Amino acid sequence: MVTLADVARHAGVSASTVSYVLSGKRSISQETRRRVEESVVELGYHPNAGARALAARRSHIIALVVPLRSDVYVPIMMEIAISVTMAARQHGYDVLLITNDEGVDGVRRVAASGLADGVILMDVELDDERIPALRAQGTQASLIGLPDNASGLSCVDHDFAAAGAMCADHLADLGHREIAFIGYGAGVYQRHAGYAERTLSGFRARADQRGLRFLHRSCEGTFESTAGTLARVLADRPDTTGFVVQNEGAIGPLLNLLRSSGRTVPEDASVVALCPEQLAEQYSPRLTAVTGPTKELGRVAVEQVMGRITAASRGGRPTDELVLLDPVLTVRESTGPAPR
Amino acid sequence: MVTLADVARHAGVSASTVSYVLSGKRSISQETRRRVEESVVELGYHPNAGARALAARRSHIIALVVPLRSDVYVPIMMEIAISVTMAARQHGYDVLLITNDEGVDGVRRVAASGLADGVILMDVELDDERIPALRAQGTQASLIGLPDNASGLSCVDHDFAAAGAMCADHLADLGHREIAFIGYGAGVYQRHAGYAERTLSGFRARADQRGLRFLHRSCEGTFESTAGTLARVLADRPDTTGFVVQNEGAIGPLLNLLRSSGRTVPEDASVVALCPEQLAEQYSPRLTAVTGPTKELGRVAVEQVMGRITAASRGGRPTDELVLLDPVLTVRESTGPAPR
DNA sequence: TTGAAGTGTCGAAGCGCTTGAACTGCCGGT
DNA sequence: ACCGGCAGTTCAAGCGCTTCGACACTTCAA
Repeated sequence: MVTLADVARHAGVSASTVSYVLSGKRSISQETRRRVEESVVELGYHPNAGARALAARRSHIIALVVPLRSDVYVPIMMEIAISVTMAARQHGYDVLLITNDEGVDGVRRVAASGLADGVILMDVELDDERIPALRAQGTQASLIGLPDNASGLSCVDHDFAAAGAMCADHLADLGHREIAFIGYGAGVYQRHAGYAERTLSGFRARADQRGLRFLHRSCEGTFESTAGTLARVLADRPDTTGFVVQNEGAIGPLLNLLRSSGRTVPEDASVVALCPEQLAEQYSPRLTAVTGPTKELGRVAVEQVMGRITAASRGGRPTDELVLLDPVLTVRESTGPAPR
Repeated sequence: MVTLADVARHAGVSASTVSYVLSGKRSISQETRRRVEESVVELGYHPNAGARALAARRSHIIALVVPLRSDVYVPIMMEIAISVTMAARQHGYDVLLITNDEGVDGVRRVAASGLADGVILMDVELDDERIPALRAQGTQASLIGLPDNASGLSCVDHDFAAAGAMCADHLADLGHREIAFIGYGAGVYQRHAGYAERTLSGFRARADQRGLRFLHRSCEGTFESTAGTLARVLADRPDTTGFVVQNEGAIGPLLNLLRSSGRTVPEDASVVALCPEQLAEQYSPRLTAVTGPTKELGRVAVEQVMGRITAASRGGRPTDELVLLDPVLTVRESTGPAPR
């Protein structure tokens, strides 16, 4: 193993000089810098992570806490995890994967041991027990999702309210007047999942504003449940021509059921999905959908923790940010003008 | 921050005694152990990861290298990542996520800096450039996948040959005589992807043995490509009644095309998929499928690195293991007796 | 009774790095 | 001629932990 001292000897300087060359924290002459850098390459030196962490009191690691199972579409979680990892590397950081089966202890352990300098929490609940733990330890963190009380923390999430509003606007623009909002299962609303509630209220507000009549129905996302939901919607409001779906599982069944009930999409009924692009593309017809920028979510979360870590290490008080990312409406084949 | 010394003082013993209580590496009296453990809890002591890594020359971290994009169905990757993380925790290890955009350097960096004690590589290619790098550094590693030359490494993978054979057997048992094997795109076979070749040769051998006639056709996994492939298969061999599909993208199209060509599944044609359970369940009819145990893949990989790490730290030469996991055939609704 | 072996604890020397303080020239200003 | 200041470098003291060797004491066989 090559150490700092080896490099110093090889370059004919002291260990601290090598350290300063590497960290850039003090001015070093051209000549010395060159010699040191050459030696580093020649010897294949890699600073020892443990020693560095111990001396500098910075591990250059952030922990990413991923949910074990969730309502979240799995490829999206993976995309976030990857964008977090790549963004972290830009800052010279690595990412430690923590699964949520450890619960609060995982976060505590990783922060208290100095294993991680900061934490990113995915799939945050409104009233998340990990949040007080983070606050108690003074751990720098960024949440992907929006809890009840975010003081002392930074958060980033999709702007679900805007997404809901976009759906309403799009259908209204196309002349639809009767809309059905097919949402998540009742349980999701009962536990006040933020994304579900915010989408719905954003949709509701805009729908009212645009004079739309609408029905919100929760749906478990199975074929049977979707069939039941759709039947009731059409019984209550036979003139419904617009559908907003926020439930990955219900999309496929809904399309099949509309078709088999003799309604052609988009001629007879328009469907807007709140789902990832990937999913929207894979149905036939391809779905008009409102989507949030997934990668951005990870990137922003990393910027937030990084900002907090450097602020804290400078003795400052990190500022709590709250970033809501604008969703994007992509018009595809599943929406069209309302039938007359 | 609470340190070892704080605990020692609080318990009225020396620092080394506390260390030995925690590591269990020397015998400690009941009484002392109790006092120390109490102090640990009372003070909320968490050993500092950096210091521990430095002194013990063990970071208690393994790196997991995930592919950025791949032929692998994403939720499966996530499932592996999670099972790796959980299995690692059982050994007191944490998992560092490395994306493959760093390429070989990522592996080198993480191992050379002592950040990770071992590495798990996912999505290994037959001739993977990261393998020589691992060997050169003497890094303990386990590969998920089977490279050309695995000497000095441990590997774990699904037994794709057995999976292929299972498909052949199942269809033969049901009386099918003409089979089409719908595989991955031509590119996958051209670069000799191990899983594709091994499945095919396992299938081929068993099909020959069972006296099946079969056609192997590569397919890009789009609707158009699947349509073309199927048309050609049916033109060449109109009597084909059994289909084996190893291509996530082709499954949906294939089912639709069979249906629209007037063939009912499973009455007129049987379909066996080589795909994750999750996928097999989501089609209608639900697919008879051959699946490998995903979680096991991660778990075994972890056991392998752990084994190697401890062997190496005892001065031994870690043994190279090669584990192939048995696939499982789950009969669902897409296969039935061959029509007469 | 004595020595050998075993048990439980401690002291101290690092592990490889960072960083504040101190040092050395050298320059320009007075 | 002298001093202050500055850029560039080095010294040395840790960071918090592990672990080797030593020590004190007990036990047990010869």
